[in-house]
Amino acid sequence: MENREVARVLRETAQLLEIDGAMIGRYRSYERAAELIDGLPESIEELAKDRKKLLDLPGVGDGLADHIEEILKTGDYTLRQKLLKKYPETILKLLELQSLGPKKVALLWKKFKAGSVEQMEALARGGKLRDLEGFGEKSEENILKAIEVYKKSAGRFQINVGEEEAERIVAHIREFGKPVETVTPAGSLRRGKETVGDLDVLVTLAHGKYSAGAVEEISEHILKYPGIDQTLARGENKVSFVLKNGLQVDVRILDKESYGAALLYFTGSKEHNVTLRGRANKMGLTLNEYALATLKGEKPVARATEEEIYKKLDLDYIPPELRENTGEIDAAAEHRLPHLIELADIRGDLQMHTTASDGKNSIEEMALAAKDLGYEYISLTDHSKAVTVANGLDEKRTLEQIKKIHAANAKHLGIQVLASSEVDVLKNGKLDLDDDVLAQLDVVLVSIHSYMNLERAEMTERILAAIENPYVQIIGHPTGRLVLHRDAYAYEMERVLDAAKSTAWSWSATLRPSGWI
DNA sequence: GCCGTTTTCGGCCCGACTGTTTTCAGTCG
Repeated sequence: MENREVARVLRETAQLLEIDGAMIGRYRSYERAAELIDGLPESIEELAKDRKKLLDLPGVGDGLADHIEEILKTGDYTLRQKLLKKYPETILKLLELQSLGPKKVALLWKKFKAGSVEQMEALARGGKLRDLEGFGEKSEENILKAIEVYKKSAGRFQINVGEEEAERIVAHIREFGKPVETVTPAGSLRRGKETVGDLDVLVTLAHGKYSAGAVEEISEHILKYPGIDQTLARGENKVSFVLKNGLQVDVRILDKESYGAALLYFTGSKEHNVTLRGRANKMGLTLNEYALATLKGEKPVARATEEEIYKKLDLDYIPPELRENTGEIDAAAEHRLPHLIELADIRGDLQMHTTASDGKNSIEEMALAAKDLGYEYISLTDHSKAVTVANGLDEKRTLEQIKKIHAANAKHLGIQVLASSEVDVLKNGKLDLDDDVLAQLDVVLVSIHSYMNLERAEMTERILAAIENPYVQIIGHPTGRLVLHRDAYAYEMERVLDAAKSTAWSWSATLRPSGWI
């Protein structure tokens, strides 16, 4: 069972418990366990084979260990099933609607037995909600708006979409000029996640220039941004709106003196921040978006930069990409944070296509572009013949391509071009090109492009068979997923990695092909 | 359900905003 599956069962249990009116701590335990397992680098299934290791996980005690074991064994969990006898599964979708939380969902269930988005829409349209305690006409309107957003957006966007939107919005806000000092995209975008659910943008005003009037004027300007579909909120220091493509944007406007605290807060992740606050509390401090301050007297200790806040918390600076509460805080305390790979660390690219198959550029164009990026080498991996839609190369064309690559290297382009191929792994694990051709390639990369829905066991055997071939050095796109569009194909990656280790080969021996300059 | 320089019970992050309320509960990030 995949980690995310186990996490999903636990998270849904937490949500159902909350709707059911459980004590705050109880459902939060489930919630925390779900987050933890979602972010675990190793397989929970493997880890759970040793109960001691399970109990070593923070926030997992005897109770949750039992529950996790049950989920792994049966694929479900008694408490979740019991709650689902009481509430329909569709009630969980209601929690995705903006302005509806567990308390209101519980009330609506109690009064109307409304447990789905469709039922909710009918009630709101019929004006049935406005007389409920805590509701009014406005709440009804908001629920209808939220249902519209829910229907329109599946929720998340690829990071590049978020990045492009953020660039435009930042440019728009900067146009305002003084007293705006900084405009910084934060949130999951800054953390470099694959997808973003919304955009968080932090705007700071020059210290001494912060006033209700200034914020008012800037909010006014921000809301003139042409891509806005609807405004969601406008408060003393915050504006929220939804873009026409469904992406939600939250802009917070604060005083420059709190820049570090604010950036830390709006970058998240939420779980990272929660743990930082816990740490602050233990040190007699409190952390919010304005400052790290003393618990008593609220005297600011640090606030201008993230660096000084981490320092006051006795932590090394944690780069945004690591702020997921998956052990980075302990690591920062013990000075053992990893060095993250930077663009400048990248020396080459081992998978790219040319016009020989479905690429857009020639061998030389690719080589020179890579050289401009500062690369030392590239490996040209045009498709093999099974991928007919991509004009894949057969044995004969592959041999011709190798010759062309060697000829390009002979021109001393200033970069090493490796002759390679993205060899298709056929359904039975056999490769799409003959071994005597593979033998002539500098690097052999193999990929799966067909029959992606095989059963787990069959897919595992297929990939294992492929890498048993002595010429194979790299598995291309090893998960096969397309972010937000297609899930990874199912196979036992650990077994494949073990096999890869045992058939390992030496880079130093291989990266000296005939065309080395 | 978990956990301990607030310790074996009592609390579980914290502040802004909204809409409904005349002082606050619920939601959100």
